[in-house]
Formats: sequence, structure tokens, C-alpha cells
Amino acid sequence: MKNKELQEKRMKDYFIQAAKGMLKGEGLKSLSVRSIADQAGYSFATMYNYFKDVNELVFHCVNDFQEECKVFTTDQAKKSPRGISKVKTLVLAYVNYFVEYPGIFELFYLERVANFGNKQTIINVISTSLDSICEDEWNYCISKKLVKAESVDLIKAQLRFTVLGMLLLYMNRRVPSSYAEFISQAEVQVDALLAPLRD
Amino acid sequence: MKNKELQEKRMKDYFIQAAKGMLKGEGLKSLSVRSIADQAGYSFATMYNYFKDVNELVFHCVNDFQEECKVFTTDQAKKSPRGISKVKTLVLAYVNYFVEYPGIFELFYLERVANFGNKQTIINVISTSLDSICEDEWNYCISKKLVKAESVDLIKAQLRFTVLGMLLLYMNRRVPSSYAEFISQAEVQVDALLAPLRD
DNA sequence: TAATTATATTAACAATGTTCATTATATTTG
DNA sequence: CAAATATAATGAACATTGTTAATATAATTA
Repeated sequence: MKNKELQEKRMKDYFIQAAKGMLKGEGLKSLSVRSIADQAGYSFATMYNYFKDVNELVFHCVNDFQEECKVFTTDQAKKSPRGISKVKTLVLAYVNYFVEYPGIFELFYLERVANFGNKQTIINVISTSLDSICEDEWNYCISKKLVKAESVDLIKAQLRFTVLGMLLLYMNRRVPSSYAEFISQAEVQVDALLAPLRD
Repeated sequence: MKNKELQEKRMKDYFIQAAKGMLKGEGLKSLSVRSIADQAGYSFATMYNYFKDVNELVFHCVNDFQEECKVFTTDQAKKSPRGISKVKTLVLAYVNYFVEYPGIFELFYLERVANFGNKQTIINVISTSLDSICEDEWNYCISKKLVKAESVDLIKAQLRFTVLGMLLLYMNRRVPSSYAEFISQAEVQVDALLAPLRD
């Protein structure tokens, strides 16, 4: 029965990998239970032997993407000098990740979530997504007394909501209308929030 | 041919009113081309004689709701003393409007928009939705020298994105998990942005 | 090998948006 | 008023969607 678990995990992974590929490529619109199964090399009905429904399948991708996003952002920020300016780089890299993969933005923030198993765990990953990416650097800032420990929670929340709001308007309503304007706006907004911390 | 236009406008309105009712009630999920037509008293096929597709119909509701939202917010803020504190009340009332009518939030910010006629006009209404509600009060603040004219654009944008981010996380991911927490958080965030203006 | 269990697949449903040919209804003309 | 014509409303039909139930196939066990 250890084999059974292993095989089941493998099967689930076939579907998850297929879904991940399509999410990164064509996005959520191209994603149907039949297309996922095709990509995985099984019938669409087989999916239901391993997942309660298509929501449960799709949301299993969240953890992988969050990890990938962390790699993406820390890589883009690795040359940045530590401290507040590295936080800024991380946040802007976070924005860029979702601009590059709109399907993942939809998955994280837009897709309606029906009730499924460990919903709360995944929602937690999503809602603390940006925070956990900046976590280490904020701790560094606190330890170097670049920022007061008691003000970090507020600024984290401010960054989280601002980034989300900007992304939502750009992704869903194409406002502003060009990527250049959008990135410029993002810089202004992040700077406005981080400036008071730079003495 | 003036009659023709009038009649066509009336017909369109039957469908729009039906869609509006369902959006305010059950929300977007309950809204299908067949259910709208039922409510309007016509066959679903009749709708296609007046609208290119269901998207065009649904997005015609935006203007009406924006107007309704303006009435709602100014009413909730009418007892508030003029100035920055009235801006705060307006913004929090804006938040409450969408919490009360989640279907309208979906319509404004979440619903995928296919290409249709005067798309740009409607997107403009949406993206300046909060700004236009606070416009008068900001002008008052500038005229009374409560805030520098050149800093208003930044603070408007900050409020816009913050409000949107908070709403998105609360509406779509139920974070925070209770309305009380959410409103408390909203107050904190709005205060954090408006505090520097209060001398 | 035979019987049993587990797994994969096909068939079928209900609901969706959309198109089109066909009715029903006005409107105009003789 | 009657007949011809334009206009508007509709039902049938299609392709897709997610999902379930019944069936076929593979694996395991006795």
C-alpha cells in the first residue's frame, strides 16, 4: 500500500503537470477538463478518479507556482543591494512574474474557488504570497534597524494591496494601456510606500 | 426612423434592466442569456437582435451602476464634515457598496471583457470609478488648501489601488475571513494614506 | 487459471453561448 | 380593405462545458 500511494501521487502529478503547462502557456481560458486529460494522456473521466473536480486539480498548481515565483523574484533581485531597495526590486519582480504569466495571476486571484479539501491552506499561500517572498529581506531590514519592527506589518499590507490593485486593473482592464506606463506607475507607487523608510 | 431608435432603445432596456436585477441579486453566476431573456419576457434568441453578444449586454449595465454607486456613497457621506475626513467616508462607502453587491464588483473588475463596440468608454468609467466619486471633495480640499494640488493625483491612485486590492482579496479569497476584520483593515489602510495630509 | 478488485474509458446529461432558418407580426402599397 | 413586403421574435440545432453512471479493461489474489 506504499506502492498505491506512490502510484496515485504519480497519476495526480500527470494531470497537475499538464494543467501547469497550459496555465503558463495559453492561460485559464484554454484549460478544460478534456484538454488537461488529453495533455496528460488519459481520458477526461480518469481525472475524476483522482480529483474531486476540476477546481481541486487546478488549485493544486498553486504551491508549485508560488515556489517558482519565489525563485523568479529572488533571481531578479540577487544583484540588488540588500535593504529597502532589495524589497523594492522583489516587489517589482513579483509584478513582472504575473505580467509574464497572466494565467497564473488568474489562478491566484481571479478564479472562482469552489469548496474543496484543503482550501484554507491554498488560500493562505495565495494571500501571503508577496509577504513570504519579501519575508527574509524585511527581517534583514529590521535587524539592521533600517525599519522599525512594528511598522513592517503595515507596509507589507500596503504593498500587498497596492500591487494587487495595479495588477487587477492592468490585467483585466488594460489600464494603463501600455506595459511601459504600467511599470512606470508601479515604480511610482512602490516608491511612494517605501520612501518614508529611507532616511 | 426616430420611432425606430426609440423602440430599439426600449427593447435594449428591457434586457438591461433584467440583467441589472439579477446582477444585484444573485450575481454573475446566475446570469445566463436564457435567464436574462426570461426575466425580460422574451426568447433568448431575441437578445441577439439587439446585442452583439451577452458581453455587450452585460457591460451596458456599468454606467447605471456607477451612477447608483455615486448616489450610494454621497448619501452615506452626506453627514460627514467636508475635507479629508469626507474623502475617507466616501472611500469606505465605496468599499461597502461592492461588499453589498458582489455581482457588481465582478462586473466592474473581474469579468473577462470580450471585444465590443464602445469598450473603451466603459473601461474608462470603471477605471476612474472611485476617482470620479471623490472628485468634488478633492477639489474642495485643494480650494481650501487642505492638500497640495500636485499631490492629489498620487493619493488618488494610492486609494484606488489599495481599495481594489483589498476588495479583490476579500471578495475572491475571503481574506480576512470576517467582515468586521475587513472593514477594520480598510480603515487602517485608508487612514495610513490620508494621515500625512492631516496637519 | 479463475474470481475478485481496482482502474480507465465510453456514453450520456444538463447547461452554456451562439447561429440560422422559419414563423409570426407589423407596415406599406395597390 | 386586401395583398405584398419588410421587420421582429422564436425554436431547433450545434459545439463546448463540467460531471456522473455504466461498462470495459487491467491487476491482484485465491
